[in-house]
Amino acid sequence: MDDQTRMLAGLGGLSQGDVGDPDSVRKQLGQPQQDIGDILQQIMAITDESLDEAQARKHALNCHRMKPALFSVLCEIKEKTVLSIRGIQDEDPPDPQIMRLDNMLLAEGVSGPEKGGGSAAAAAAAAAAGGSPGADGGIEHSDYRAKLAQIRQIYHSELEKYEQACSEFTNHVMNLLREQSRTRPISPKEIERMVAIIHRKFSSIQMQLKQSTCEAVMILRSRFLDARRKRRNFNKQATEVLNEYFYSHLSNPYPSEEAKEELAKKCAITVSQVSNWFGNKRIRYKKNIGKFQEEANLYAVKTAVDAASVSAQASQANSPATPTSGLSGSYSLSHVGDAAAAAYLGLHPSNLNGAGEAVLNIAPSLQPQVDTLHRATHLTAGYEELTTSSLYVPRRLDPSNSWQDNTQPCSVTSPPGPPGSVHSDTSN
DNA sequence: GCCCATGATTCATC
DNA sequence: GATGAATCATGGGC
Repeated sequence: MDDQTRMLAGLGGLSQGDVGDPDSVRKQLGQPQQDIGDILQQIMAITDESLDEAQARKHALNCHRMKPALFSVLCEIKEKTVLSIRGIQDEDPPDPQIMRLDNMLLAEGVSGPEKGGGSAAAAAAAAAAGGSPGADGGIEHSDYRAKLAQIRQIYHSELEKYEQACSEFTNHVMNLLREQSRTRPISPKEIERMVAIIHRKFSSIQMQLKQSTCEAVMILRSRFLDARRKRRNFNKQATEVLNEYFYSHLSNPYPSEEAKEELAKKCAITVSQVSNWFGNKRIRYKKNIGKFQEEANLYAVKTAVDAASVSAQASQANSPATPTSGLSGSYSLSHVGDAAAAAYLGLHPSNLNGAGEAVLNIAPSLQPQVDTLHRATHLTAGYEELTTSSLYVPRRLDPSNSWQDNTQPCSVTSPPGPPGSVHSDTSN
């Protein structure tokens, strides 16, 4: 027996418009068979109506004596349909995209147990950004962590909202289906399936949330990682300080750790930046000494003038020159570098002839300064010290182009360290 | 937009 | 780990 025939037999025929009216149904029960399509349409029309509107009709239908028969037939049909649909839609494999997003959020410390606001990722970013654990690195680190924590918070708050909405909607639909199951055949399995569909829908929304969170983290990371490539020129004063040190220790431009720290402090940069600067400077100076000649002379003159000034003051006070620690005019006589004296004399390691005699090579632009220096230093006892003592012991780049020297790195202001101490200045 | 200066990074070497 | 050398990437002058 086919389904339509069975339903027809079960219902005994219900005319259009009578399904909701028991009297009409009763009247028409004995009538010839009706068009089954019309009957089904009626039933479907009821389910399409709002709950309130259809309440009376549903009640009538539920009370109909033939209802159980109709219901069982519908259930049978439904079961067949559901089985075929289930075969198609169920058992979705886990979405690889979601898995990727989940893994990433977990790795970044956004999802999963809190790792100090994603400290691992933050540390990685900070390490990449800093190089040294200087103040800048610290700031970037905390900044990164704060922003990551913010992302994490937003993510969890949104996730919670979605879950809540999902739960509410699921409950609502389940209640609705249970209610409707009194009128039309809805099996618990079907309800389960509907719940699964809802969950799938919400999980796709969740995926969007995860995606945008990942994007936010990526943007944050790239911003902090790119920061290491950001270059800001040091300010003029910082460059001057570094250059002064470099040219006043030209024979051995390897500042000690202490010197680096002091330079860093004075230039308001990190020790790493000081190291970078000296690394670059040494290389570039060596590569093109000629180009840096004028700059070397300028800084040497400056240093020498400062030194002479200090010396003059010391002489006038009839007391020994006292090293000071300022930056301009700060170097003690012991640090009036070789380059200073050399520059005053127009000396550069490359300007010494074979006999070690000075070959004057003062840039014309520097002549007035040198003249001034000359006059000034002649008035002082320091000049004699500066020009006649062994203050300037020319060092030169050896044939292998390295700073061949028996000297050791200098400190910025401190007197020469004990012999053999690494990074102490004995060049002067 | 090109070019140069320069701070930062990477990699090899010691 | 410090350094040299090469290289990258950006800022700034033109």
